[in-house]
Amino acid sequence: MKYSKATNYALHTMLHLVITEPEQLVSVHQLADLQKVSPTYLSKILTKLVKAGMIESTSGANGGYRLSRKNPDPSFLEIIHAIEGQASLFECSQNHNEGCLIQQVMIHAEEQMENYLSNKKMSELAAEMKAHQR
Amino acid sequence: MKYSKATNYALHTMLHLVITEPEQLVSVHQLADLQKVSPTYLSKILTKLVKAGMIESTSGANGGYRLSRKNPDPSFLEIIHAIEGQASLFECSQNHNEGCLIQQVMIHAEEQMENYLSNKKMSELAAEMKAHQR
DNA sequence: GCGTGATTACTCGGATACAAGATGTCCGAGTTTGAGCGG
DNA sequence: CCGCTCAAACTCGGACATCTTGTATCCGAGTAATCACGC
Repeated sequence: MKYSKATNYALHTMLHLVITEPEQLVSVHQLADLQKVSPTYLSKILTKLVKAGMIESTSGANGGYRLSRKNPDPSFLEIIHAIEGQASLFECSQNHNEGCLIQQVMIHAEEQMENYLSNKKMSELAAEMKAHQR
Repeated sequence: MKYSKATNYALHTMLHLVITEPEQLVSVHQLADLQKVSPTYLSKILTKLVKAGMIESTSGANGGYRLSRKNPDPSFLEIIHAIEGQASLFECSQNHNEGCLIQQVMIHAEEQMENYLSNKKMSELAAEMKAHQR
């Protein structure tokens, strides 16, 4: 099991959007060039982020994407969930009288990771990068 | 991303082996019946566990599997790694001058989960089940 | 100049192609046990 | 009763077949800005 490349693209795109001027629109073409992905594929990923309410899109000439006004600083977890889905990483699929102990352990393990990811905001990275540049 | 069914089978098999008499050999057929999997497929999974040194196999008539003498109480993490591999869940694949901040966050997040899983032993579940039976 | 229409530069969505990995099956080979059989 | 052989019950490994999912491309539709042109 691995996180998909799509998640990678989504995270990098979000980081880029957090860094740039808030109101500034960025075209999919620019974002794709930065990451060396095809624009059409990236656009599909961004559509998911739009639907999750993390970014806004403006169509037409000079259109593009920018951060959503509400929720301008999403956590890693939100982004990951928007791409990978909300389903839990482990499902027992074995119907041994409910409440599989193994499943419970796995769920709890996942929560450890999610806890960390939900507290990690994109802006933290942006700040870190700025500090490092000097 | 999701954990594979193979991991599910492996965990359940290990739990079963931990519960049964330590020296007792259990055939793949029995283990497969319990989980409603084909024996041949399960045997492939168990081979991985053997190579990881968590169980031992005895071939021939009355043969089967049992816990390894050394390492008789593996952690969840060991089992999962034996099946899923050691690779980290997230890889940046974007060669932006090393040390991708996003990657670092993801690795750290993963460590949260692995920490928990490496401290969770199969025997704990076995004890819990016994306690619950009364 | 000033509206009006055409062109251009975008996003959006569906359909489709392709690749890789997970899942599962089949079969032949090696290994041990145990039963059967002959002396 | 002893030893030999043979069949049965296993694991092991490789080679497939199949299914699902991730990755990616193509195209047509919608939308907004800008340009060109006629009045």
